[in-house]
Amino acid sequence: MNMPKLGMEPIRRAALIDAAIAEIGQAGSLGITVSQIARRAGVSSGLAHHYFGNKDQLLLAAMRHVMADYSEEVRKGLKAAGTPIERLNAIVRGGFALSNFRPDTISAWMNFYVLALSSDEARRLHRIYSRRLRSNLTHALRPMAGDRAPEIAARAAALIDGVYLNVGLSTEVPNGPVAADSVLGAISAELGRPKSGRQG
Amino acid sequence: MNMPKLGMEPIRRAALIDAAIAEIGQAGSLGITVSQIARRAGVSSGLAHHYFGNKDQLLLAAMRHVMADYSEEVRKGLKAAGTPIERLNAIVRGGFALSNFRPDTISAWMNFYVLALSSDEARRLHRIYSRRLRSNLTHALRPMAGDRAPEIAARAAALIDGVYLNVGLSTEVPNGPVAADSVLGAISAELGRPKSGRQG
DNA sequence: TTTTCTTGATTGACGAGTCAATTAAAAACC
DNA sequence: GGTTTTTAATTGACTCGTCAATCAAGAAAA
Repeated sequence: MNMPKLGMEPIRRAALIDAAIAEIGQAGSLGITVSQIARRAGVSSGLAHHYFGNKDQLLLAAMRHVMADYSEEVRKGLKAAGTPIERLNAIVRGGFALSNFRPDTISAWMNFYVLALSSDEARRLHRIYSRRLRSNLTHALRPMAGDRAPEIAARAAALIDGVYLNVGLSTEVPNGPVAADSVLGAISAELGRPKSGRQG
Repeated sequence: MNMPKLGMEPIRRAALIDAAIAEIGQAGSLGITVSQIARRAGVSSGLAHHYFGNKDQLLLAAMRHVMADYSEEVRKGLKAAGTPIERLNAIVRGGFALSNFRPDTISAWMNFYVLALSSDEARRLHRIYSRRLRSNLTHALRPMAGDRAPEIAARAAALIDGVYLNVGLSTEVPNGPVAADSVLGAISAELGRPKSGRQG
């Protein structure tokens, strides 16, 4: 039944993190048990503790993973972007890319937001995400918006979070491109007339 | 020590609801105990169960109360509003009025959003809030935005939620008027040039 | 034989909800 | 006006389940 192969640690860690995200998404809260997560990952609860120490660490690892996926998506898009407008598109569309825009992932994000209210480490992680998003947006907007870039970037960041929230709470199937267009439309309105919304 | 007066029910209910909101705000999560809430309200845990049946009902009552406060604030502003622009101002500023914009209240809102992911009744309540906000905004925007009113209203609603989120997670002292101006600024940008942001 | 991986039983704490008992106001009765 | 009964308010101890975390032990690789 049990087959101890070597080098299982990274595999188990990844499986447990994925399972945690899925469980949070399904339950809609962090009030899930380590045993549930472990069962979904196909291991015992003891093993989860063995690798992560405690429940909080496992949850935080899941949060880091979700953030890493998001960052990766944005970085990928940014690398291929030349003009400021393309950079803007990359940032917004990256956030609404399929991988970060499934119901499970959105629910996980929402729960992590709230976790940041009570956990220092979660707050730290959220800060990193929040700062980077704003910084990316500000840079991309600078050539078009000048001094107004930080202000518009802050608003755009809030709008992204808000759209996330609404999609997470809606029963409709999430549609990333539509959501991204909505945000991009709002930004282009702030910039004055010049339309920037193109579909890629 | 104990002094059974008659007609205590409404007083106790209100005290327990206030205590629940304060505890949620302080803990930053719904993982608080009925005993904690009861203690803060100055009664025993048994009494909380006596009046509310169970923890969920108490939490939902707190959610309803928070929503009622918000609705009241908006209704008050709307009553005094004549022009569409005044209506818009009232809706946005009402949401960011002092009573709904204290750290405790914001935390409670955030937790209730997430609760709506797992509780049918909470989802129902959130829906009501969400629909009303969008409907109010759409009506106010109709004369200025015509067909685009629903679209702009949806975006504005998402932005309001996003700003709430950011303020809730920030360590800075919440500043309602500034937040409201930010949202109103974004709306007026969507409407084209005509500036609408006035301070009241 | 040492290390890595793994389990499942166990422990210990904690918390929601119940319940019997107590107090005092109010109402009913004489 | 006084006595009895009912009803509202209130407590805190108790039950019962749950769950995070620990631990001893086993099974396979190295």
